[in-house]
Amino acid sequence: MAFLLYDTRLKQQIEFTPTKPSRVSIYNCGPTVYSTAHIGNFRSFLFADLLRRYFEYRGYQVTQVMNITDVGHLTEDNRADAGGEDKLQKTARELGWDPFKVARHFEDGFHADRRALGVKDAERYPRATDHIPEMLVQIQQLLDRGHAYIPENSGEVYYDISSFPAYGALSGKVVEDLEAGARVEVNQLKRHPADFALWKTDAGHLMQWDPHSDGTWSGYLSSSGAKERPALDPRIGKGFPGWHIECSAMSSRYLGEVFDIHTGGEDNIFPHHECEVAQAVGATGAEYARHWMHARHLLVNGRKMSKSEGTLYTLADLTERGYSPREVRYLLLANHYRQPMNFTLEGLDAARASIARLQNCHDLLVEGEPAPAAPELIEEMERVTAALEEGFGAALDDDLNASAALAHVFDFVGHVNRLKPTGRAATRALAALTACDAVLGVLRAGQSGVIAKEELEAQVGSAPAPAVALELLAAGALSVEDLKRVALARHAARKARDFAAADAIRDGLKALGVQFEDTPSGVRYKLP
RNA sequence: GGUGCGGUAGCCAAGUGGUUAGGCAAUGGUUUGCAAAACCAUCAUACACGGGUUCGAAUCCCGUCCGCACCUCCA
Repeated sequence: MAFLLYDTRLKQQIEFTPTKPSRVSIYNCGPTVYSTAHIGNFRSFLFADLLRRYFEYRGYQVTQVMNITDVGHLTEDNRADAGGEDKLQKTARELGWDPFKVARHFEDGFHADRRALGVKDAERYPRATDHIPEMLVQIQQLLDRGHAYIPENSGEVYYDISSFPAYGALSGKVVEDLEAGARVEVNQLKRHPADFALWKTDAGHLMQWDPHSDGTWSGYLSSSGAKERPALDPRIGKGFPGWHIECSAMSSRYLGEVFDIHTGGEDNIFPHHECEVAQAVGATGAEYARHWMHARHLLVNGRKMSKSEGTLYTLADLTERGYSPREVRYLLLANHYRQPMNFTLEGLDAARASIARLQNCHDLLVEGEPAPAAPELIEEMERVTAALEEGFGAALDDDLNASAALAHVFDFVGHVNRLKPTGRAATRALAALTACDAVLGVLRAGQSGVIAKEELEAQVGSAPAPAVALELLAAGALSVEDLKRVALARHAARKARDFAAADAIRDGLKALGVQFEDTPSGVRYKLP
């Protein structure tokens, strides 16, 4: 089954064919580490994670690179506009920190949140500040090939968009229209208002590199592995890279001049990705990213996220409200990445209930009776399981239709709950569900179990008194042994029809987040 | 102003010409000492509004209203 993806550039779904069989190379636009990432950022990163996991599900070997932007994000003209300083520098000033400290701090925070959300590790997370030489090399290539110019005595380098007729092809923008829309003061150094900076100078900037010093180039290896340092135009001054050059330089470095898929948020389409294409194709003549995929922004409470309305949630904001990262993951993942999604706290509540239904089905399969299933049950489960595998895969093949994929999973869950498979049928069903969760990443193992009725019956004579069980609960942390003693105490109380004591024990467990369910085969516990 | 995307039952959300998407919530029932989980049933002949095309429209066309995005830092 082929993967149909919506390509931003072609504005249509196309059938994906990898450059190399069974291998796929992906570049994701990553975070600018000047503040804590919010759920809007994470929608985009979860989309990238879904794409990665989908390819792995389909048996591809994935090479994924996500950049960490830690320098160079500023507005159009930082000298004319007081609010237009580098975002890193602005935070550094506000916190009284070194900008590199700011970058590492928020980069660490990004990775912590990302892991909490179950976003798998990419192969690389290159930082812009670690790749200044690569950027300078590409800037020099652009100068050599007539795509860039250095305004007299400026030390700066600008991209000459008139030299690249395809500029605008990705985003569908027309250069003449851009000029009319420009609101900011036109930088007099530029030949055309829409030309953009590759290298900037600013004496006030705290992060600067001298292109001609040995320090800047220490440790640099060219793509051929040589230590050679290319001849650089001496007019390029001490400064810092422009906003877009890092991505074209780093993607080429780690994925090659041509790679399969480039992703980002929809706001990246223009100007960021448009400029990347101009840079990469201008520098090498190669095609660059073969496909572009962009996630739509999310809304909160039906409106654009807003700091003043308190809807610019970070993951920490939500965990403080009692929501778990996997609930956030589920909600952000359960919508089609290319549809606008509306994020609400009510949605998180619904996500919690949905996950519980999936988790419960999963756990019941894990705990399933070993008794062999009847042939007709095996046959029926085989049919249902095959339908899941077929439907789930087909939904994802269709431009990562996660909502449709989930519908197939829930159909399957309904069948499993009705059929109650055991033995081989259960094993087969569990394997299929687990395979789906390799993509979804919302289930957990080992958080539930059954204390068998036989075991409780056998030891009921030596059961602790209810008060002893309550003491154990009051002490907090419970081992599995503790849990068994508590279950035994409650079992004895129930048997003696002392339901008040039994319920007190259950309430005490609930306070610790542990749930007890009485089933015909014994006590089922669910850990928090 | 230009360009693009979207508005689907109480909520979230698939579906792009003809057969119940799915989840959550709510209500009733089965089960349970009571719960929980699960199952059954109802809410649901829903598709922003007004026209049009068609044997047939949530789906195509025209218009209107609303939301979002890019054009300007943003995932």
